[in-house]
Amino acid sequence: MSAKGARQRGRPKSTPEAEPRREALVLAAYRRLAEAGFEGLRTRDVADEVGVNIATLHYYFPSKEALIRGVVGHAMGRFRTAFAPGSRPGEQLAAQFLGIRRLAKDEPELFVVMGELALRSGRDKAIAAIFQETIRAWHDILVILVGHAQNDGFVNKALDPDTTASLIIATLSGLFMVPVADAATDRVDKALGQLEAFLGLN
Amino acid sequence: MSAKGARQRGRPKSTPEAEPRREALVLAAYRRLAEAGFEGLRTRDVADEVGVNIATLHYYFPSKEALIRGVVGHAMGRFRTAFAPGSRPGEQLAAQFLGIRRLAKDEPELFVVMGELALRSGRDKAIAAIFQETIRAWHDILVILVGHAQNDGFVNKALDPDTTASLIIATLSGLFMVPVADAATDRVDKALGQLEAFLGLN
Amino acid sequence: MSAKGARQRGRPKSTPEAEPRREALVLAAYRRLAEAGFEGLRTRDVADEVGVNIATLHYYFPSKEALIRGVVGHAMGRFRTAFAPGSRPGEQLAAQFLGIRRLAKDEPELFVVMGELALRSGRDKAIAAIFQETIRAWHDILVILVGHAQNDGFVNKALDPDTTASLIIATLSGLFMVPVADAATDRVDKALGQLEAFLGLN
Amino acid sequence: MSAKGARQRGRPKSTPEAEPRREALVLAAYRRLAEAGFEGLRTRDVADEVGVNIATLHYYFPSKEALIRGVVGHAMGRFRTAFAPGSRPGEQLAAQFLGIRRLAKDEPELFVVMGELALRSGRDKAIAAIFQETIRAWHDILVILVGHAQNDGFVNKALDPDTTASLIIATLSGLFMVPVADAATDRVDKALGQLEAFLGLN
DNA sequence: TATGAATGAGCATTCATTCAT
DNA sequence: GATGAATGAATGCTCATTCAT
Repeated sequence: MSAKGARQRGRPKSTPEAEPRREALVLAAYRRLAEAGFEGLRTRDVADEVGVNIATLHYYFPSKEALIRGVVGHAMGRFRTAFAPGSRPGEQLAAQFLGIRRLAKDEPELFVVMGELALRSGRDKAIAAIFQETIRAWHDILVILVGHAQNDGFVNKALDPDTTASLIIATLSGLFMVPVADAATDRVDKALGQLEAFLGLN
Repeated sequence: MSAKGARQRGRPKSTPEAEPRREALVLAAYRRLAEAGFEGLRTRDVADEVGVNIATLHYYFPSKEALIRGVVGHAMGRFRTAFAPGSRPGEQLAAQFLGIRRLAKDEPELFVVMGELALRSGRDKAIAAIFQETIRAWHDILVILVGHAQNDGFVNKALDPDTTASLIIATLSGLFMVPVADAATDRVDKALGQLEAFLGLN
Repeated sequence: MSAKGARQRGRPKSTPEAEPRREALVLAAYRRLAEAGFEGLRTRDVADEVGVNIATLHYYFPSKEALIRGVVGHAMGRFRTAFAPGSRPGEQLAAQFLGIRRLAKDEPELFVVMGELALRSGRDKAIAAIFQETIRAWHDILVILVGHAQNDGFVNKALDPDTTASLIIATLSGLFMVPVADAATDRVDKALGQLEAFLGLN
Repeated sequence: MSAKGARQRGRPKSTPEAEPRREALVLAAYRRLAEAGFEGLRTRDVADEVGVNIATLHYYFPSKEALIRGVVGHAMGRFRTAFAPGSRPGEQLAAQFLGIRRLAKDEPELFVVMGELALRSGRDKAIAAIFQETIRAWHDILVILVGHAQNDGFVNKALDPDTTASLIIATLSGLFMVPVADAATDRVDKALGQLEAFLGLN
């Protein structure tokens, strides 16, 4: 047997288990991306952070782009945990807001990375596709939650679920992915509260 | 020994008039930043786009950072035109939405650049200060406009102007600076319409 | 503790039988050398072509140089088959020409490899020694064949066998090892025919 | 005016005059190629030999390949001087042999480089085209010289000029481009003498 | 003002080699 | 015997910056 098919190193378990070094490299790259942006992302820094030789990084990832793809996957995975916390059916719309807020507090780097990826989407079709798919999934869940909330009498039934979902995504994106937009933490809280009030939640 | 010959490398007129080469370089850098991001921004490309030697660029801007500062100034100036269109007192709140929307349609690169600058703010205190000052100015104007709208009976007087302004900024930032957030144009329209409806406008 | 287990990394049977993996590696390296030249010869490509790990290659050959020595031996062996086809005594000089011509048609890579080795001889004394020994052997055989041909009345007895052998070697080397020298096949045939004519053969 | 057309550095006078640094780099690369072969040719070594920074080399030659093209041009130019020494009409065929011989003695590196290029021709169509064009030119001149020699009664009129030219090229290529073929200098002399004798010269 | 020439530091990637298993 | 993992030392190339003219 053996990997005869041309020089293809490292590639086993695609699942998050095992492949510790691979995972470590992705995590280090994720951290570096959050700290320095794509501008400033150096493969050597990533390797150094993990404590391995730069050649070792290339043993696991044939190119910087491949490493970045790994980071994209990791970031999207983390982000999805916030809006799909177990997929519990009776999930409240308000819980979504809380989930994103909590994530923004616990893992602020995630939103920096999401911002970097959003900007890169304009120049990288592959990232754009993945990013939009994630947003679509979020949108779909929000539509369902808005519907439930309307049925339960929490949200005004006159609101269009689809449009409402878009508004929620836009506002949360603005608050967390463009943190500079309106820095003060209490303003973020108040703005979110106001949005919830508009929706009928509180 | 004219007054002009006396100043050594000091920047003259800060106003858009005169210093055409300087302006051209900033504009080219602005375009390149929108197209390639900070990752991908090359001083040589900027010089090439203007049709001058790279050394000429350094004659006007001692460093890349200095050029970037020029771009920041230009971008902020463009952005301010949208929310302060002449500072007309009777300005309607709805006109603000329209202004931003029109700007996003006419100069989409501006929002890409603003996104880049927002992300860089996390690593560059100077940019962060300028960016936040611009947002503050926008916020102040929105607060006034919300107040006027409340006095004119267009907006619910129970709303807190400060909080409302923050919500508006967050939503618009999310819609235009993270364009990938929810791509479809009609969704942007609907989301904006919904926000206006919440505010009592329409 | 068999005799085989005793020898530590020492090469066994130098004969083509046995040691199949070793042979396979040399053959693969030989092919790669013909295709990509020394400039382009990668141990990993060789290992891949055989379907073994790069470490396995180093188990059989401690270094790239060792592998190359194996290739040199193989190439020289192949080349000698052309000018010593059984060492039959009554061998005709013309048969030599035919042998080289046939080899060039059946195994063109061999001449590419010989060319690579000839050039490397200028920088590698070990290869130079082996290469020259092979040429010397060829020269010796040609001298004998020219002598036989003269005795048999085919070749002008005034010709110096030693000089004639050198001329033959030079011409054949030029035709086959520097294939670009005068590409067209029929030109090769005609040039060879002319040389044979000069020698008195036909 | 100015070089607006995208980042294209150095390119003036295509003629050998002026552009001293450019010339120096080509010469250094030519020497390194003769000494180390394509295997072993390092742009850093070339830059070092000229005493300039590696970036300076890339200022004149955008890529290693571009530098190599420069070397190819230089080598072909040198080589052509041997077989077209002024294109004097009454040029003797024997003078050609002498010219090549002298060149091989004065500039042995040239033949090493020609050998390297000949081998690379098999993998590089661009080099193959240039190489063959040079050989064709040489062939054409030889055909003419053989014709003249025949008219002057020096060479047997029964010989086909075209075939004779091919034979001459093959023999000289074998003698000088595959120097290992039959090393000893006096053997080269004797072999050449024999070829001349066959042609009727001496 | 403007530029051609030059460079230091760096960057992603490659490659032969090693070693524990 | 064989391999996956790892690495030191390059290697071609880039980029912001400098400087004499």
